[in-house]
Formats: sequence, C-alpha cells, structure tokens
Amino acid sequence: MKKTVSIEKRKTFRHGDLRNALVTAGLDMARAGGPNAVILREATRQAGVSPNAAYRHFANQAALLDAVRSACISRVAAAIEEEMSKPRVARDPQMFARKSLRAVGMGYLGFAMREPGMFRTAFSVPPPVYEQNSANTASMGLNPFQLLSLALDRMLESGLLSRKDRKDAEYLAWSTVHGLALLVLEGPLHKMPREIVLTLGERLVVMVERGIS
Amino acid sequence: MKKTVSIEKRKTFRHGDLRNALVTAGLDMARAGGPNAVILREATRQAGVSPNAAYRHFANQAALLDAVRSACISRVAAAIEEEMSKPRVARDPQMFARKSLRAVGMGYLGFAMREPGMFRTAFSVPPPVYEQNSANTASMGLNPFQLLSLALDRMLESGLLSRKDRKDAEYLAWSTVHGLALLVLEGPLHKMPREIVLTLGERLVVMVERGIS
DNA sequence: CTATGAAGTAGACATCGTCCACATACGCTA
DNA sequence: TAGCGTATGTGGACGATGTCTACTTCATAG
Repeated sequence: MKKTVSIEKRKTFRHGDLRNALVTAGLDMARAGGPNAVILREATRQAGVSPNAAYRHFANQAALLDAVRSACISRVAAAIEEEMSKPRVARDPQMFARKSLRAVGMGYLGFAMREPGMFRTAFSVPPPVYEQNSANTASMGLNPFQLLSLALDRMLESGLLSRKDRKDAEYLAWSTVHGLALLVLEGPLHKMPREIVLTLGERLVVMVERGIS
Repeated sequence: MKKTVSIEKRKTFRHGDLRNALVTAGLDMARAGGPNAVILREATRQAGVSPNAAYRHFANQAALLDAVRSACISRVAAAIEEEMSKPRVARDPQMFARKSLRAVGMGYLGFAMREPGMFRTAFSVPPPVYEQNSANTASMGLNPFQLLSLALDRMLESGLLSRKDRKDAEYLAWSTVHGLALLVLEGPLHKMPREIVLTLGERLVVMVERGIS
C-alpha cells in the first residue's frame, strides 16, 4: 500500500521542478483511483516536499486536479490519434471516412477500458469545453473533440453526410461512446466483461453511422 | 448556507426513524451537490443526532451513499414512467413502440436536466446492475433499465426490430442518452443550454431508432 | 420487575485541505 | 562582489470528515 515513490531526500532547498512532480504524482493517483484519489498532500509527499509547498504552484487542490485532468485529456487524444493512424492505405474516401469515425470511437472506448482512472479523471466536472478549446492536445495538436470533428468532416466531404446532418453531429456521436464508457467504468455496467464492451462499441459506431444521416 | 432542517431537539432518547431521516438528509445533499456532497456527519446533524448514531444503521458512509443512490434511481424510474404514460391513445403498435422508446430516452434526459445532483448520484460508482436487479423501482415496479427493455420489446413485437438486433439493444440505447446527460452534467458540455440539450436528445432518439436495426 | 440488547452519546484519532508566519537561497542590481 | 528582493519551501495550527472504542439509556421480552 505504501508506495512512497522516489523520495530521494533532495539536498537542494529548491526542488527544481516541483510543479511537474506534483502533476506526475497526481496523474499516478488518478490512474489508480480516478479523480477522487488525487490528494494534494499525498502528491507533495511523493515529491518529498512539505504540503504547503504545493500552494506555490497551485491555488488549491482543485487547481492541481485541473492540471492532472488536462494531462489525462491529452492521453485520450493520443490514444485516438494512434487508432486513427492505423489504417495505412485509404483509397476510397468513403471507406476512409468510415474508418476514421470508427477509429475515434474505438480509440476513445479502448482508452477508457485500458486506463479507467485517467479516463474518469479526464471527463469529470469542471472543464467547460463547449465552444472553447484550450490545449489538452496530443502530437497532432488536436483534442479529442477536434479529432471527432475531423472524422465527421471526412464523412461530410465524402458524401456520407448531408451538411444539415453534419451540424452538431459530434455531440451525437460523442454521447454514444461516452455513455457506454461511463456506464461501464462508474455505472451499473461495472461488471460487464471488457470484450463485450468493445463488441458493443463496434455496434454503437455502426449505429451512429447509420442513424446519424 | 446553513439549512439546519428540522432539528426539533427530540425529547425521546430514541429517534424513532433515524435510518429514514439519514437517507432523506442524504438525498437532500445529493440533490444539491451530487454524490460527493453526501456527508455522513452532516446527515446526523440534520437528524439531530450524534455522528456515531449513523453507525447503528449503516456500516459506513459508503453504505449510506448506497441507500441514497438507490432512492435516486427510484426517482429516475418514476420520471421515466411518467413520461411513458403521457401518450394517452396508442392505436398503431409501431407508433406506440416508437413513442415508448422516445419516452424512456427523454424521461431519462429530462430528469437529468431537472435534477442533476440526484441523477449524478444515481449512476455513480458501485452498483453492479449488469445481469442483476434489486429494487430501485418506482410505482410500476420496474427500474430504469427494465423500462427501457419494455420499450424495446414493444419495438420487437411491432416488427420495428429484428430479434437479432433486439439483443443487447438496451445497452446501445442507454449509452446514448446516458452519455449526453453526463457530458452535460459533469463533463465538457457543462455550459450547453438545456434547451439545446433536449433538442439533441430528440435527435439522439431518432438516431437510435434508425441505426439500431 | 428485571436484565438484555438495540439505539444513541462521548471522546479520541488520523487524514485532508488550507491559512499564517517564518526560513532559505537564486539571481539581479549596484 | 556584496547585498538584497522575492520566489520557493517549512512549520504549526485550525476546522472538517470518517471511524474506532468505550459508556449510557431505555423499551420490552420473559
């Protein structure tokens, strides 16, 4: 239980990179136990620093949590990007668009199953991203929402989606996989086997593809 | 801020109905602030009782939260039932089935918008309801999941759904509205206006109807 | 009428977030 | 190069929460 990671009893008075150390520690806790497990004091402990030192870098524990969440969102974006980059060749534009949408959905779901704690942390309470984007990106420079938009744009361009149906389609598609993920991670479907979840995910994507237009 | 509800400084040593009083207090807190706001000590305070008294009725605060969640789920079920009972006449079976599904979805979403705290409490962490039902019902004696199943059965019976597509369809449909609700309540769509949410909800139901078969 | 056990009380402890006052030493300026 | 201002950490304290171990009260079964 007592993990006490990396407490080298630093000799310099200054830590040198405390802010980062705290976020990293917070990320570990988030990974292991979700947003509620991100304890400010524990983070300072792991960084080998007194509790109050944290307040030189974060206004309060909510601010720390916020930084951790931001990191988590980036991970989600990275997972989606990786899934999107899998299909090497993409000759048929429509097939390409379809595969893109599928990749976004399954990348999202896959990450949720692989890293429940980080996923739950990424999408909890206070980041009003509606009509507003601030970082949280991965290598491609896009956040999860923007990656989804990209996939939907490909569907529009390839003629799979009318301009009218394209509007706000991200919210429809997003709701779908997000719902499944949360029902499984912190909802009544807690005990559903992961493989079944992914199978349902595939059906979900098909459903979106068919029902959205 | 200080609500201090109903502290009549009871004269009898026994409270008489403490368990219920605690759940009620917990429900109030859940309504106001979601699952994290359900504080054991505060509940005992509102019941006019010492903190430890709670331990005569609940093993720990998690157990109290569990009771509160159960109550919240019943409320959800009630909301859905009400929405389902609205369409008086139902001549065409297919139309009836469609309306039923719509009612479940919109009842669910509507409750989420009306009672965010209770909704968030209802579907958080630990009630493994997958392949298992224990109470949490409303007047009709069905929990939200069973009400959804009922609607889908109507679609099957009226020929709107093949037997194959009917299988596990509840998870697909459920994920959809649940996702939208949570993205809005405790996710990035926090600031999305309620009316827009409901409009998206309608589109979502249509999407399910079309894409599910 | 009594004793037994369920329901409540009292006090204590560890942990958390956070505030205030104080200490340290990095790096710029004179 | 000496000195100093301030960013960064430390120490101690406070109130709040969950929970543990006694102790008390009293309704009721025998």
